[in-house]
Formats: sequence, C-alpha cells, structure tokens
Amino acid sequence: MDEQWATTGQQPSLSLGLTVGAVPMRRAAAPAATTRVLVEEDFMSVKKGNHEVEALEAELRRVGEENRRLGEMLRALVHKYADLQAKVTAMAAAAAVQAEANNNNHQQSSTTASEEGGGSAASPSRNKRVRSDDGSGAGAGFVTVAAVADHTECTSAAAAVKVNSGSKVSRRFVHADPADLSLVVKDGYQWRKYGQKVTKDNPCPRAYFRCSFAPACPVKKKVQRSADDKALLVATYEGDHNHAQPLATGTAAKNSASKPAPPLGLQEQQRKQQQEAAAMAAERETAERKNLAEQMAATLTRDPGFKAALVSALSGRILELSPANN
DNA sequence: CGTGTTTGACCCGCGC
DNA sequence: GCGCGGGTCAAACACG
Ligand SMILES: [Zn+2]
Repeated sequence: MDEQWATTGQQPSLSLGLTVGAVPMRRAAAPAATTRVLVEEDFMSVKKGNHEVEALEAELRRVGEENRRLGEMLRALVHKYADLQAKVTAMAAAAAVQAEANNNNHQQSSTTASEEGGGSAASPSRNKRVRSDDGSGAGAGFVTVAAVADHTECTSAAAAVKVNSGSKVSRRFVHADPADLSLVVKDGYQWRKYGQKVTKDNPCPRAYFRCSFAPACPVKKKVQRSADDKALLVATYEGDHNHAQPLATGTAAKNSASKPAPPLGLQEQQRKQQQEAAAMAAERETAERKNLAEQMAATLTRDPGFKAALVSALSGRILELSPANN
C-alpha cells in the first residue's frame, strides 16, 4: 500500500469554466430549458415583448448552461471517484493476496495488532443430541464436482482476484459499506445462508452460503470481512455451478477472450485487476448515473441560496402568469 | 403456511 | 483422549 495510488495521475481535468458571474452562452442549453424558453417566447409574443423578458430569457439560458456544466462536472467527479475507489479496492485486494501468500509461505502471526476476538461460539454445555442420520462427513472437505470447464464464472462485477490455488476455489474482494452487517455479496446468484462462525484471528464473523438456485448445485461460498479493512468483504467461492447464471450482473461484456495465462506476473495481475476495477467503475458509474439527477437536486436544494432564488423566481413568474392563465 | 435466516449444537481433523 | 478450531446441521424463529 505504497503511494502507488498516486498513479491515478490523470490530473483532475475538471477545469470546467464554472462561472459564478455572467457567462457567454449559446442557445443550445438543456432541452428542458429550450422548451421552456419557447413557451415563454410564445407567451410573451402574445402579451408584450419588453426587455425584461429577454433578460430573463438570457438568465434562464445562462442558468441552463451552468446547470449542464455542473452536471458534467458532477458526472466527471463521480466517474473519477468510482475509478479511484476501484483502484483502491484492487490494491487492497492485491495487498491482501500478498499478505496471505506471505502467511502461507511463512506461517502467520505477522499482524499481531488486532485484539483477540475469540468469542468462541461453542457453548461449554453441549447436550448430547441424538442424530440418527449422523454421518455426512462435515469436515471431510467438500467433494466439489469434478473440475469441469475452467470457466470460473464468478468474474463479473467487482474487482475480483482469483487466487485459484490448486482447484476450484476462487477468492474475490468486494467493497462494501462497513456499516452494512448483511454480509451479502450480490454476485448474481441466489445464496442461502447456512452458518456463521467467528474465526480465530478475525473479530468479524464468517458467513457460509450455499447456492440455492439449483437444488444440486455444489457451490458454496464463505464471506468474511477483512480484519484490517472492514470495508472489504472477502468472499471465497468453492466449486462450479452446474447451471446458468440466473441473474445477469449488468455488464454482459464477458471478455470472451480465453485466459491462457496462468503464470501471471504480479504486475500483470495487478493490471488485470485494474482493468476489472475499471470495468466495475464504469458499471458503477452507469448505475449511479440514475442517481445523478437526484444527487444534483439534493445538492441544489440543500443550498439555501438556490432555494431562495428559485422560490423568488418561481413566485415572480407565477404571479406574472396567473392573471393571463386565468 | 412456505421460505429463508439465526444460532446453538454437533462433527471431525489435527496437534499434543 | 482431549481441547481447539473450522465447517455444517437443523430447530427455532422471522417474515411475506
Ligand atoms: Zn449454483
């Protein structure tokens, strides 16, 4: 986690000429503004054409233009934010992978910082439960269907890091709200939670899910928050789905390119992560585009000055129009 | 009333 | 054998 994030470079080209004062503008403003202007023009031609109308018209256009610029700015901001966040996620994931590799290679205990969370869910008084069926080798390791196609379907949305250590286990790191306790990773499949345990070296509990879309789907996944970064959900998938993905996760842009490059260098890996992260950023931006209007509206309405100006303008306009409309 | 989640109990491998 | 820790089961519960 160096200062690599400085590589986001792309200096903020947000230098849109945001004008607080007067600005030269063209007629091409927001469509709504244009429409409104036309109406106004029509109305005014019937009534009377004084200079005030023109001034108001110009003001309206100016405001429309400024609104458009603000929209662009906000959009660019959102995009950059998503991009940055994606990169952060990817790098955190890479760091986690690296740390785990180190742990695997060198035994753990590198991070002694976090306090011992060992809540020990197992209560001391355990009743003898008569389970006729018994069996069902729990810890015997899930058999997991034979390694069919290597098409590791879980490469959809978020910045995914496939550790693919040996066989069909894949690991992915998603970014989630730390306050969100749901511990649910939306990846396009249907999961049924069947267990939750607190683990030894992580105060956050680990949740166990089973794919419930197909009755015989052997896929399981474990979701646990990262110990250091609680905004990072680590999901471990096991097995391959024996059915199609029931829910497209938005971007159907499956990079159909085969990936015949198992020995990816770390840099390559990170690059790939960044690519996926960028994809996620784009998707996120698309998703958040819908909220753009709401965000802008909220931002604007939060500004008392704007509200006051809007109220005054509207009241004036309404007062002016009401006698004609009636 | 069916379905999914919660949660304590249980199983099992592993190290001592 | 015993304790520990991770994984799973299933009764109880919540929710529509
Ligand atoms: Zn499945």
